Amino acid sequence: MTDTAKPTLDDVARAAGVSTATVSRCLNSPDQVIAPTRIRVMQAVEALGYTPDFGGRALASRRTNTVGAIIPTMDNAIFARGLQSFQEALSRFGKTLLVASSNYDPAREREQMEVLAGRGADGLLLIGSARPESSTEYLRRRGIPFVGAWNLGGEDGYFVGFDNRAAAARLAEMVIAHGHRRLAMIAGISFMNDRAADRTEGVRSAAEAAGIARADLPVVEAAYTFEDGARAMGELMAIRPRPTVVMCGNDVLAVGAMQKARELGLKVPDDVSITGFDDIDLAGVVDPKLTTVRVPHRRMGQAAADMLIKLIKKEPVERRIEIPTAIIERGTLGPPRTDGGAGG
Amino acid sequence: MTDTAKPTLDDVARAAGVSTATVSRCLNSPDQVIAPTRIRVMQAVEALGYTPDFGGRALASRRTNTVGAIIPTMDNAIFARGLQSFQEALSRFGKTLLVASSNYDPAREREQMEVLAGRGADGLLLIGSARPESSTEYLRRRGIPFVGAWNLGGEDGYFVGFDNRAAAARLAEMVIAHGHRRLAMIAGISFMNDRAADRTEGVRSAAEAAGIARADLPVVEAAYTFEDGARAMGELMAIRPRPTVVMCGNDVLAVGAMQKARELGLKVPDDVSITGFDDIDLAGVVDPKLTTVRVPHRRMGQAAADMLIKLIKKEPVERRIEIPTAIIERGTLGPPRTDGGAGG
DNA sequence: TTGTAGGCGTTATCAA
DNA sequence: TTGATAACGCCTACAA
Repeated sequence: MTDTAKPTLDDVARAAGVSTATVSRCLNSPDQVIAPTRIRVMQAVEALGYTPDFGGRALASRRTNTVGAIIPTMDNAIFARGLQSFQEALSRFGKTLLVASSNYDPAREREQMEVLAGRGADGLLLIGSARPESSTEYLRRRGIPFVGAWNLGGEDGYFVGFDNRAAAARLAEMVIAHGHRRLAMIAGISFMNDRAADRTEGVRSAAEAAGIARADLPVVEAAYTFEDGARAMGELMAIRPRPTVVMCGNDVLAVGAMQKARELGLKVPDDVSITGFDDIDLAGVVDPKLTTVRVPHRRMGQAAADMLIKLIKKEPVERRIEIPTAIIERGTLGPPRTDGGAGG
Repeated sequence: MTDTAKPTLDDVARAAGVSTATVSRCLNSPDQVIAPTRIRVMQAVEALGYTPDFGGRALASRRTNTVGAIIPTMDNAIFARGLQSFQEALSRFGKTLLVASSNYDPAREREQMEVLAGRGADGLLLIGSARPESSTEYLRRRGIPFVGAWNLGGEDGYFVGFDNRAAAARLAEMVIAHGHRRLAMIAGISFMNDRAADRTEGVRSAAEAAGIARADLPVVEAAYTFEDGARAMGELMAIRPRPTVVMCGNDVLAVGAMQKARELGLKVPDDVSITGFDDIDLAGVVDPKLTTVRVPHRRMGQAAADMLIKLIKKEPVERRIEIPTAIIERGTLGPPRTDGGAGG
């Protein structure tokens, strides 16, 4: 409750009886300042509750030690987990993370790019690779390096992720090996979301390879909530002959589907099998536990941080790092009913 | 791939053949600039890929239109939900949100306060009220207004939240009204977490009021994961005579407890009742659905934004806004077993 | 309506 | 080891 104004370097310098240069040095390279002076300065800093102004600092030093991340939504356990380790890795390098969200909207993503660029982000983490050329062009123009995560991208750019399509295909192959022929899918919204689109394509390709016509694989897109998953499940379960397995684009949709199945009086996996994708904690808590694809989020966040740091330092980097996924077999995938299902 | 350096106001001015002042005006108060000039300038902005530098801008204008939020963890659906609406409300006022996390560590929270203060946050959203005096003192010294959310705080300060203690007590009263006498609790970690502590106290006070000795109400603290909830449930279910109901500090712990109950072959609610707190989406998906306390996160985030904006504008504000909670009765709370339970 | 010029808080260069 | 002082990119009186 002393003086109310925000203290500046000048205030500290005056209080400590030194020049602003010395105060600055105390903060940035303390060993260049002799101990007694330094102690006096630090006491003044403490006493005044001084915190360096980021703007001034960035302006003068031309660096910010800041990296930004733009994720589709915070409302999603999956990105949260990956970001957490991304941030941890970053802070080991003394970098601060700024998080923004795009709401799955490319225009908003672009806005956030400008916000983060304006705030001096030295580099950016983006999710996936589906975005207008103009957005990436913008970053290149400003010389801001960026890495895409959660998938492996296309021709150019830097990526840390996994092959969503291949992983989904492998899971579908396993489903088919269980004897299923009447597959259905609850996909995430594929618009500007390469992860969702790739997973769907993976399932489709495996089905086609097994001689299942594309028209015989109903796909419903659903947003990222239990409710949407349940609603989609309702649609699919109305189809005759009923699908014997529903493959879901992510675990949240899968759990919503499980709930709907229960409501409909369908036993999982006896009456209908269900699979997920991501292996979030939730997958191990539902009953039966969810058969899904494990994505090592922490490892991905970590690797993304390493890659971005290297890009910022202009050190040599691999263009893409593939994180292996694994199919986790639990209880929701079984053989199809042999009675031919509920005929229509 | 033209020139690589980050364009400045000067570059734009030169490209458009005007002064920097005019460019600045185009960006900040376009109506002060005549149309032809403005168009020429905006084209130059576009062509160069110019984005104003936040540091320079903040320095010169002495405002940032930024507010910060420090939450315990991003790894928690509950804060994510509230933050989302906080952010939405903020952006309607043209403010940008900077999010930081403290990991439930007061020292780290303090660090983040300094980071956000340095970055020019005009105001701060904090969670709860349990923090060292020195932290709030720091903010006051810098003249940074802040509001606490998720609880109602103490003597002074501004808060948007609810009475965790009273809500937990009401739920406990309902539990007792169902006939339960052998209560147990899985509490969140109470260290520097007033929400967790208050909820525990609420249950305890209701139990005492019903003549249940404090010693007869076992409480196990557990961190915020399904696993921790399950582990705690294991401990509680080993007690003889076995508790007939386990009240949990949040829904995540409750779902972990449900899973453990299933593993132990205990039916919910026949063998043991379970209650949660928060009413996250998950609560409606488990089987049976979770009896819990609904907390209107979106409303809270919204109200917090309104309050903070007013504080920043130095408009008059109520010191605390209480958001009502509601008990949601679903399937996990039933009467206790009448056979006297599994005796020891 | 537009331009000129000073200053915001910090760092970094150069002397002392 | 320390101190002057000139940038850094932008905004905003004030002047034209």
